[in-house]
Amino acid sequence: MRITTRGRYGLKAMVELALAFGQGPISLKNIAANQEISEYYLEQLMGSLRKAGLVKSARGAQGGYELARAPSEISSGDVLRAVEGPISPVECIDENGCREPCEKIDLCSTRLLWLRMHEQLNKVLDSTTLEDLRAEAERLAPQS
Amino acid sequence: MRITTRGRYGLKAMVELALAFGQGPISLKNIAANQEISEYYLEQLMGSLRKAGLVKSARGAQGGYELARAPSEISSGDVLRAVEGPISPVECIDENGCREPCEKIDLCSTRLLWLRMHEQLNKVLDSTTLEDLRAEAERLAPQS
DNA sequence: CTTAAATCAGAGGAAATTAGTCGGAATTGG
DNA sequence: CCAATTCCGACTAATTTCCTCTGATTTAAG
Repeated sequence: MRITTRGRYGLKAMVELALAFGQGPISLKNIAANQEISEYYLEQLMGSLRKAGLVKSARGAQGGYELARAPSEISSGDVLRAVEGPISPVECIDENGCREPCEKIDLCSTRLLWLRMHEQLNKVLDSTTLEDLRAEAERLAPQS
Repeated sequence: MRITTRGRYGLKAMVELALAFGQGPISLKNIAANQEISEYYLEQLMGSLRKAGLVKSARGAQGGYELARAPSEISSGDVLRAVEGPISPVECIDENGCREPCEKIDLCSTRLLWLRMHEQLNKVLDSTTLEDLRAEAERLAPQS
């Protein structure tokens, strides 16, 4: 029941971009160095984030990435889902309800628990925005 | 961010035992057949549940497993933690707070999110008991 | 125009985790 | 005794995760 490095690295990178929002693009190299993440690996993650429409990229010299919209308009759920796929405790419950229903779905009493977990989890993910995390970062390391 | 088969199978087995609570031990073979789980694999899981003090076992002929206490006194968190280990979105946050703090813990702004997830997740796990799931099972398949 | 700095795309591979199997020892009711 | 059952630990196969690499494309700056 763990978020993988994709989610952890992806979110850290996005907080980094949130801190620099409005100041033009930041290169992969910079983000990777700041967060001590493999540059090649982060490249993959940024690809997912771009395809999900969460970041804009600028190619070529002086290029890089920047948030596609304000930090307050991007939830941590948006980010995690983009890099990790649906955040759900079991396969048969995802954002769309039930993608591949188990055969005995009507007889699956444990489903009750999975639904509760899914609901609470996504409530947190959708209500915590990059702005919240950016503010937290500034609180922890003032005017850096 | 998924519960593995250990958690899914383990919980299903425990609901099975909850349905038969007070009627003497049930054999691994029976549980495995009912839930369509590998007998050998389930054997491992029952071992974890026994070591966690959630089930009592009886060896020899006519032996088997039964809940160590009433279904209302066993939470789904007890079960999942016994078979899956700590239920936490990231390694640095578990039941004991912070086992292996990341170096930059004071600068880890994403920790805010992980804490919120951890809190809500465990709130659900601790408040949903085997009695809740047993009742759900009866509701779905009356007097079977 | 050339060049260096970047992103983009996708293949591939090592390591870790998960899922499942198995053989044999120990225990116990009939 | 015997058959049914749990107990224990090792082992293997499959899957997933994590990361690396190569080459192509784009673009700002000199």
